[in-house]
Formats: sequence, C-alpha cells, structure tokens
Amino acid sequence: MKPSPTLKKIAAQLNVSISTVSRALKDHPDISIETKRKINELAALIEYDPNPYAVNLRTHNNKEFAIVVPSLSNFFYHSFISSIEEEARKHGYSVFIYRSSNDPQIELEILKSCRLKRVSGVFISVTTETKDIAPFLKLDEYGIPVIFFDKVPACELCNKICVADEHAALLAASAILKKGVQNVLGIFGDPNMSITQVRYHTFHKVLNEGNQKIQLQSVNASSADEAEQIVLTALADFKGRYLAIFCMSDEILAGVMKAVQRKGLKFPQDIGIISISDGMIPKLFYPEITYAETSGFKLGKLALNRMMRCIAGSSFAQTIIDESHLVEGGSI
Amino acid sequence: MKPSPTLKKIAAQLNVSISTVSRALKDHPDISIETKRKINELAALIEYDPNPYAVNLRTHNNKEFAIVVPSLSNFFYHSFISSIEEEARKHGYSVFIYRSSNDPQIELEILKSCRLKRVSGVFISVTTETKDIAPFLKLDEYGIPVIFFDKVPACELCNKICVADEHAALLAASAILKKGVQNVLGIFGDPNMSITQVRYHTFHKVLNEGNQKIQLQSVNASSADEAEQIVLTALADFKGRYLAIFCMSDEILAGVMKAVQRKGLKFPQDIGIISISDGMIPKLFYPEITYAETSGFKLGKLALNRMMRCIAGSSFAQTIIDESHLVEGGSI
DNA sequence: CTGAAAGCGCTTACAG
DNA sequence: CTGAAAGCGCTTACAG
Repeated sequence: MKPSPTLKKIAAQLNVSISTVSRALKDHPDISIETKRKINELAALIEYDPNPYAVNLRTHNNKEFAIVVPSLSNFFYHSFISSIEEEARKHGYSVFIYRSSNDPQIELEILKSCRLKRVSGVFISVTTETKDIAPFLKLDEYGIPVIFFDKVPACELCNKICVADEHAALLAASAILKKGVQNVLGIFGDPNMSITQVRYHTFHKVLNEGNQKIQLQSVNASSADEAEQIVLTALADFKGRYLAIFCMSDEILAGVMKAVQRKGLKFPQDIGIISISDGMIPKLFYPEITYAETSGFKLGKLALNRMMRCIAGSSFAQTIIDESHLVEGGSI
Repeated sequence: MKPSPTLKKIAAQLNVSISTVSRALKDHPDISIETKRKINELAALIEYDPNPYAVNLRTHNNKEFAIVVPSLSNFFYHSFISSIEEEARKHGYSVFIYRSSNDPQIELEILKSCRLKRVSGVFISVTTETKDIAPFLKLDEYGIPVIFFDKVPACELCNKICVADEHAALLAASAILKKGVQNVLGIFGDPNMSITQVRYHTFHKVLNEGNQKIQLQSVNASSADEAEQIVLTALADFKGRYLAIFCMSDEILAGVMKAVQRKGLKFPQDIGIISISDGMIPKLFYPEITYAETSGFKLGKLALNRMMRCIAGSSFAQTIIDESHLVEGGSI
C-alpha cells in the first residue's frame, strides 16, 4: 500500500513551507512565478492530488450530488440520471447514485450518509413506503438542498420536479376521443399511489367530458400478470366490439401485450392500444405502440437548474411539472 | 446551516476529555460503565454521528464499495448491482454507483475519485474504449482491490467475473440442434468485442460439429434496426424453408422481433427464435422467447465473495465464469 | 513574497 | 479508569 503524495512531502523536497505549496497549487497571487513553477512541476511529476478528506474537514465543501432511486430498472430514471449528470459535470460537480431498493430503512441510511458526507445536494425519488419527511428537512437544516423527482412525498414546502401525469393522461384520452372509439378499457396501477390517482382522474374526466358517448371501464392491476388476466376477461366481455385499451404504465403495457399476442389480435385492426411510457417498451412492437411520453431528460435539466438556484441561496420551494407529448406509433 | 455535534461538545458538557468520549462511544473496555452510560445517553440525545472525513483522515478506512458501469440501461447490471448490494450490506459495507457513460475520460475521473476517497473496493464494467489498464493497477497499488465484471479488459493478472458466454452460446446451439432445424441465421453484435467473438465461435463450433447438416449463415448487426433489416432480407433468401434465428443479445432480439411482427410471422410455427438474454425482453412476447440466461444475480454474489477475499489479503488473481442455463419459452 | 501557527474532528499510544 | 498530546492532510488569518 503506497503512501500518497502530500503537501508536506512537496514542501520538504523543495525546502519551502507547506503554506507556500498549498498557495502555489491554487495559484494564489502572493506566490512568485518562479516558486509556483517549481512547485507545480514537482506536483505534476509525483501526481499530487489533494486528500479530499483533509480538504473537506477544513472547508466543508465537496462538489458532489447524490441521486437516490428506489430501483434502477426504469428507463425514466436512466434518462433523468444521465441528464442530471451531463449538466452537473458542466458545473464541475460529480454525481453518484444510491439505490434504496424501495426500502425506507435503507433510504434512511443513505440520507444519513449524504448528510454526514455533506454532499452538495440530493436528488431523490422516494420509496413507496416513505411517509416521514423529517429526514429530508434535516438535510435542509444542514444546508443540503433536496430536490424530489418522480415519486415525491406530499409536502407543500418541498422542491419537486414531476412528470406531467395530468398532461400525459389528457393526451392519451384525447387521442382515444379523436379516433372515435366507443369502448375503452383503462388499466391503472396501485390505487394508493398519487400518480395513479392523478392519471385516473384526468383520464376519466377527459373521456366523460367529450361529446361522444363512451363506454369506459377501469380496473387496477398490480402486476403485468394481473393486467394480462384483466384483458383476457375483458375481451370476452366486449366480444365483437372494437376496444381501445389504455395502459397507465410500462408494466401494465407489458401484461396487455401478452394477452393481445396470446389471442393473436392485430392492432390497430382488431384492438387499439395506447400507453403512458418513457418509450422503450412501445418500440419493441410492430406497429409501435402509441404513447404519451414521460421523458426524464428535460426534467433532469430542470431539476439541476433548480438545484443550482438552491445552492446559490434560493430558499423558495417550487413544484415544476414537465409537459408530455404524444408519440404516434400505429397501435390505435 | 446548523453545526454538527462533535466529540468536543459532548466532552465539554460532561466535563470529561475528548479521548474518554471517543473511547466510551466505541465501547472501549477501559471506560467505566457509568461514564459510558452518561456519554452514550447524551450522544443519542443530540444525535451525534462521527464525522466521516475526520475518521477517514485518521484511519484510512471507509466501508464503501463503488460500482462503475458504462450505462444503467441493462438488466444484467441491475441484477448484478442489487446482488452485490444485498450481500455487501450484510458485511457492513455500503455501495454507490458511478456511471461512466461509456466515456473513458469520465471513467478515468471516476477511478481517480475512488482512489482519492480510498473506497474499500471497486467493481467495474469498463467502457468499450478502455484500453489502458494502468489506472486500475494504480488502484491496486494503493491497496484498493478491483474486480472486473461483464465487460472486462484483456489482462491476465486481473480479477474477472464473467458471464458464461461460451456456455450460453453452447446451450442455444444445442437447443437448435435438438429441434432438428436445418436453416439457421445467427445474428451477432460488434465483431471487435470479445464477447461477440466467443459467442460466435462457440455457436459455430457446436452447430458444425453436430451430425446434422445445417445451413448456417451468420451476420453482424450493430443496432436493433440493422438486425431488423437483416431478418427482412433473410426471409426473402430462405423463402419457404423453416428458419431458426439466433440472437446474441437483447438489442438484436428487439430488432428481430420487429421484423417478425412486421411480417406477421407466428413463432414457433413459421419461424424459430432463440436468444441470449437476461430475461426481461423475452418475457414481453407470447409465446415467450426461449433464451440462454446470463443473470447477474449469482455473478454478483461470486464477485462480492472474491472482493472479500481480496480485502482479507488474497492477491491471487482469478477469473470466475458463471454457468448459464436454458429458459424454455416456446419460440422455437 | 513566505512561513509559523491554529484548527477542522477524530484516534490512539503513552503516561499516570 | 481517565487525560494530555501528537498527528492524519489540509487551509487561512496573521505576522513579517
């Protein structure tokens, strides 16, 4: 285990004081050009790098953001994370990712670690079980800004960046109206999640307010398998009539597609399908599935922007909602 | 910005020395029960937590592993990461993830950061451009073990954990032989990647060594779109004859499925499909696609095991290859 | 232009 | 059983 180069060693070799070396390395105007040259040369030669622990102990400042997510298996997170990262790098920040495994206990440990490490800021999508926002407020007390994204807690005074659930549901519902479909089956996720409630509510409102009379049936599915079963049942119920299925999420879409393929149905001829998605799953089928896009990319930029404002001192809490747009596939 | 509780403050309030507080908090046998009680009580009350920067500066020891991956959009990585994490937690280590964006420059920065932070160990899947292994050896010099996984560099003396490319290709080829298919189209990825070479070589060897005479055609595709085009062309060539398509990866499978759906082909009736995959994409279709599984889960356990050995002092470099197994879907 | 000194918050050998 | 002291590697106000 090789010892690291330190200011002390450079100072000793060059017969100057540690203070001088420290100043020279950060290009302090006091130090003479000649001394700076000597010091920088040696530092480069022995590949000196400041010990971040020592620096931090003194300055309480690291340029690191933490992103905390429940899981990694989500294309929305990918685009969000890469967007944050790209932008953060430009500002001289590095980014690392913590995974909470959707476990509030682990999430708590991660938050504590972020606090103790005094990261510059935290972007977090909370677990489905997270109820207590005290740990987040605590981060704030220590001057660490927290930006919630995607799965956000019910908290007025927080900075939140959300996908446009309402707008996405509206786009999907409008697309269905436009096609003039009469029988619609909406499949939604966990009814306790706010994301489900918003999407459900908007979807229903738009369809019911249209001038067409539509037979709308809505169901909740907690897994792809369940969604598949629901569709198989519905196909029997709606026998003979053209049906459009709305999928609130990728997981549900996966189940729906299983049922559609199992029954050998062609879309959009035999059945119509429309979804809210980040776009990965819809593109696996032919024709591609039409979906209202919830992309993390633009959202990431907005989130980072907000973060930089917070770091600059803004204490004003704000909820930012990105717009969605319809990506026409050909499935309805 | 609230000041953090410190040993000093506890010491002052209790009229004992800092050393005593430090010892009491780590349950040192020298300290009297009564003193320990008092100190622990106050520490709990004010929520004292040691400053990790100060601790590190003294002890050079943090219990953190870094996982570095080129990208997050890969189910193999998800299972690998969650497996590592789960196991690491049991050993009292926490895990954070760095994303290199498949950029060797960023990868370099990450490695440096790992070195300076003296993480306990690094698990890394390198970028496709990574040529220079010097930075990894450097980590090793500083006593930080490096375990390569999945995308590993050509380096004899490294610890590597790999998916069983050979075994997976063998299983897929054997499955094709068993079905007695005569016309086979193999679609492979970037021919410069070692993973492609191994899969290609084994696949061909097994098919050619079988006693059946098989017409085998192999092509390289660098994207899903390209794979789709290849299949469309091949369908014309093999007109009328039953064809089995082997997909080396999920990306290729995605393209192949696009073509198959576009042509309205039924599988396994009209065409046979078999793939190497982590299992997510194959399960989206009906019938599900048959594939040789390359799961990160078991691999993660093996990798962590190896890491713990390295930390315990083993300097013996080892390449571990996990076995694959065939998951029967119904697509061939 | 340069250096000695204090201090960030901790740990640990040494002394009593 | 407890404490004073040195030191991890750095930064920065103060002095010259």
